[in-house]
Amino acid sequence: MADQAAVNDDLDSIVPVGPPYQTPKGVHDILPADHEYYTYIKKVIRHRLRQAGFRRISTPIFEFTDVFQRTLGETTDVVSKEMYTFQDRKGRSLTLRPEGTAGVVRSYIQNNMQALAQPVQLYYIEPFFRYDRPQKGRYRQFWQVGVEVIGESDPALDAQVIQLALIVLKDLGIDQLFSLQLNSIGTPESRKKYVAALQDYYFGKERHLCELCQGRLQTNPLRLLDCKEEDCVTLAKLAPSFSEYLDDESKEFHADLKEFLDELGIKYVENPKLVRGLDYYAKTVFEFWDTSAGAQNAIGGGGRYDGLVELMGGPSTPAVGFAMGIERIIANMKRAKVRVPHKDEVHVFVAQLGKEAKKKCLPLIMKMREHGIKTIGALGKGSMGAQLKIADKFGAPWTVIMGLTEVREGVAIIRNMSVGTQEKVKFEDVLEKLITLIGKKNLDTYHPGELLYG
RNA sequence: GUGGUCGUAGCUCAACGGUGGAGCACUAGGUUGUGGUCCUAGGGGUUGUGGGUUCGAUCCCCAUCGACCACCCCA
Repeated sequence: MADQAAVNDDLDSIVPVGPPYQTPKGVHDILPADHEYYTYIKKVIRHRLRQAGFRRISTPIFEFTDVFQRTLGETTDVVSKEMYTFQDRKGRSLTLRPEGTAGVVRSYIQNNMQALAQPVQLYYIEPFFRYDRPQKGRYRQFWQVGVEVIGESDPALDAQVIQLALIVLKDLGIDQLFSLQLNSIGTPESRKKYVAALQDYYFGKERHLCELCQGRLQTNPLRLLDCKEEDCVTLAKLAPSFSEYLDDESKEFHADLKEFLDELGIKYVENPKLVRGLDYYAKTVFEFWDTSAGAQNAIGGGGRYDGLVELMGGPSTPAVGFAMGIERIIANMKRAKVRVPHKDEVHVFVAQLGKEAKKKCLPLIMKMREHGIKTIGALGKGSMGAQLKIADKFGAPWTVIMGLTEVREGVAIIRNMSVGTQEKVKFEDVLEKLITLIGKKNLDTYHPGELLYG
């Protein structure tokens, strides 16, 4: 007894505050109810991207830190404060991926995808990790769907990528909630010139800037332009405009893109202040903004990253892509009251009393499932009342009831749970009867046999 | 990373510094082969956690964990 107490004391000393175990800050379980959203969203994405000739890729959840560090930009928020970086047992620095593009580009180079037909069109549906203060729609582990088109430079590809994002949003019933924000940030060279001009302009005016912007002047001068502090706004109004520095090629590219978007009937908002948080973007950048209630929350975004493949050691290769946050998609579907089919709901509950009935029910249940009837059987003990109660909780629209009487008569009872009526059906007709009641199109059928051998 | 709001039963929420309650949910019975409706009864809580102030703390103070909001940023 004394030993037991000692053990408990030890346990007390190692258990952290709070309940014994709970998820760390900013991460959560995806429970069955939400998985119906994930499943449906994945289904839409797979279909739409397959139609467009995209193939799915998964890269590792962690990479060498370098994959992200230099490519996303040392001074970006993501790299400077949001990465989960750790050392493995041999002291190598690894990082949980905070975004998808860098890993895909690494894979493109490592697997010699430049040898494939270009452009290479890839998509992914994967979890990502950022150490940030959580909020609704902002978590430390989150899922993104992303697409990358690598190996060709043409504004028509940018237009297609944007269109794909919109089709997916439309299929999910939430395209109307967002506005497409569009901008061109030019080539790295023209941006460099512009940044220098901006810094020039702000030189000597630092003390008029808010504290935040004083830091931005060094790290990310483009952000100075959309600060909301009054003095910063005033200064930004007189600052040199990027259009003066935008190179001709980027200008032409952007004009073509807009023409293509018009042709596709895609509406966009030209937003000269749109800047993305990662350094690898060039020319086209875009985001989908939730504009309700003055919010500027993005559900997704992307752009062109022509220099990234080369930066990562591959041949000079143009590319464009986008990513959307699945948790944010789900939140918006709920906000818009968009329901997803409840594929998990069972069709039939099988209740039985007695061993003989159970013997008859087991093969019947198997046969029902083979035919696509989602079936749960009460195979344990329990009174008829208890079993029906369970059937009710599962929300099964039909219950098959078998007792000794039915076994003797060679019948089963099929009960309509919503109305409360029931009928006796010959045992060998039960399956057919249920299929009729449920409706062929509602069956959850699975057809093996697509495999090819040899 | 900065500022703020909040944390009470499984869920949604009450309770002036003075014995922690309600609705829903759950369990059992009314109903020995019939659920969901109805009636009756019942079980449930170290008030997130750890300290402090107080005769006494769900309430006041500090710390910590978590959720959310505004920044920031983006998914």
